[in-house]
Amino acid sequence: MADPAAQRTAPPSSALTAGLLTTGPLAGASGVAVSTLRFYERQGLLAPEGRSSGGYRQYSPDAVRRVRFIRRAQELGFTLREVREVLALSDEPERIVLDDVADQVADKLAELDQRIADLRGVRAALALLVESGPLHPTCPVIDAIA
Amino acid sequence: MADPAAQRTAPPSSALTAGLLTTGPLAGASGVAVSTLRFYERQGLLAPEGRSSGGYRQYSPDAVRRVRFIRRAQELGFTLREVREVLALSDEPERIVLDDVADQVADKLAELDQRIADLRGVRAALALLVESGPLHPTCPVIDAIA
DNA sequence: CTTGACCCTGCACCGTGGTGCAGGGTCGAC
DNA sequence: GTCGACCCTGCACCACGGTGCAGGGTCAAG
Repeated sequence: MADPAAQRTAPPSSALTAGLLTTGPLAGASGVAVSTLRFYERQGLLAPEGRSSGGYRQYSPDAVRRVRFIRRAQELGFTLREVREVLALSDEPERIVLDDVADQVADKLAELDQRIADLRGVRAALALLVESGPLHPTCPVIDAIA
Repeated sequence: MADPAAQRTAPPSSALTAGLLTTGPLAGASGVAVSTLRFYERQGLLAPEGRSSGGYRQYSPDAVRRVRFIRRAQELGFTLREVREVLALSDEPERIVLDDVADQVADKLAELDQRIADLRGVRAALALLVESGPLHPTCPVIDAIA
């Protein structure tokens, strides 16, 4: 699979020493495993700028922000599929059909409102449980969730 | 596997016609698939009251509430493992060691606060996006999540 | 030009939360 | 006693979000 006949005689300013990152450094800087970066690539979430002559992935430093964004969005409850869609839009802003997006965003907004309200309900029940102390006869948590 | 020698000569008020439910009706009433009920049983979330002489699962009508509770808790972001723990406590309230529970609940409370705050941040960004209309130069959603 | 750290591909595997199917038994109505 | 609807078990499979490994190639320092 390798190509040892590549321009190894070229300038020593190897692509690997430029401002670009290979998988290891990117993984370290963004807090994920190397295998996860490759997984994200397979999922269409993250692509290297290019490859070195030997096939090493080369990422721009911006990739660190991108990976962190992915993780953050996941923590907030978005699926990788959703993250991919958002990133695709941000990658090609000229293709955004704004009315479509606005509709989708409005839906997501309603969904978020619902989730926030639900969580607040649970939160209130938990708080009540803590404050009311031991041996509270019924379980407000169960009631709140149900 | 069956036991045809069971008390088939017993009263015709078959257990299946009593106030109990078999899988199908329970699934219908609680909005999940029969296979999901069996899955929940394997996971220790839901057990039938007993079995008919022919091996049919028999659930009390309360099981409907229990299954709905499971689904609701999942929607709110709890894992089945967490749901199982809560249900186990509510099933045997006498075994609750309240100080332990209070600690766990306090942790969960902090977690919920964080999630609520995060979601509100995203919500605000989305709202800004919708209000600011098309062609907003930068993407507040990306910024808010990142 | 060798060495050791790093990277490549492909494939198998994991936990979570289910879903579907084959092959067979049970139920009550008729 | 026979029928169709329903239920049983066990096992395989699915999507999601990764993780780990074998077998091999690349990199730059020395």
